[in-house]
Amino acid sequence: MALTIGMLGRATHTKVETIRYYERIGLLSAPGRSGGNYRSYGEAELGRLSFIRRARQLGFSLDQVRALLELSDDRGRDCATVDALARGHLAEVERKIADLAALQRELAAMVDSCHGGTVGSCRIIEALGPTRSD
Amino acid sequence: MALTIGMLGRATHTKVETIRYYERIGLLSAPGRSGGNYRSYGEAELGRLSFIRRARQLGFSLDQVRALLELSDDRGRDCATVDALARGHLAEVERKIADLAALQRELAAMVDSCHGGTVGSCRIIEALGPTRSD
DNA sequence: GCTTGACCCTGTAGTTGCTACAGGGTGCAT
DNA sequence: ATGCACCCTGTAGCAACTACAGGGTCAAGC
Repeated sequence: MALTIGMLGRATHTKVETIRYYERIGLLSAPGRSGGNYRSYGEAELGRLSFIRRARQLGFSLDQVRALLELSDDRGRDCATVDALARGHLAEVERKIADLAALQRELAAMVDSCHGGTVGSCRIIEALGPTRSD
Repeated sequence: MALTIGMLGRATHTKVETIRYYERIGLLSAPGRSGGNYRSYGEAELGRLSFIRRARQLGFSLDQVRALLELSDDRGRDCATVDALARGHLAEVERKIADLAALQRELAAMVDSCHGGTVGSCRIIEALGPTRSD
């Protein structure tokens, strides 16, 4: 069961360049080469890359993914660290949601206040300029 | 009323480097120089930079800000374009909120399922690995 | 008048997480 | 043998800044 980089990419919905990038930054280790210097992947790499992609989809940064991978390799260890990492990320996501919600309210109010007309009297432009003197 | 770049930065909560960056990419035009080749700003630049920072705070991209600035300079024009831009951005923000909310639900479920123990039996790690065979 | 320190200048490289070439080599089918 | 899909390396680009390095300027205090 040897995969080329293209096959691995298709299996994990990952661009070939992205896989090479992960290798370059040390998130994936360099795989074996076969025949004409092509990368050759197996089951293990498929699992690892799937893990990475799933974590990325959940919004973990590459550094967080790196930490999760390291932790997950040490199966005997207490999973409190993993839990803390996930909880931290969750808190971050919740903060972002709150920020965006505030933004959304402001934008909605801005858009609502526009009743057409010219830019000169546009409430949106007005809302952006704090002191449009003149 | 001439401002140095540092004063302008303090007045608009903008780092000096950021102001120079905005000038480099043409968002701010090059100001006059005074004395020993220092940039010298006036009321107009203060207003323009405030506008930019406010729009950025509201999550508009620099390209969107550039468009808004161009539109706001033409005060006789119909403000429908401004409205469309703001509405488009609002829709984008709302999409982001929905995405993050979905993420939040998944992360919360993941974190909830962790009841301590070792990494080997950690539900979080399990949730990330789709097919951790073996 | 000379030093100290805060400020200013230019130019370049780093950040995150990829993506997109350019300029080649390989493998398989026709 | 020739086309085509795929692979290789290396480098540069995206957003939107940020952070230096290596200098020049200016006002105050001694």
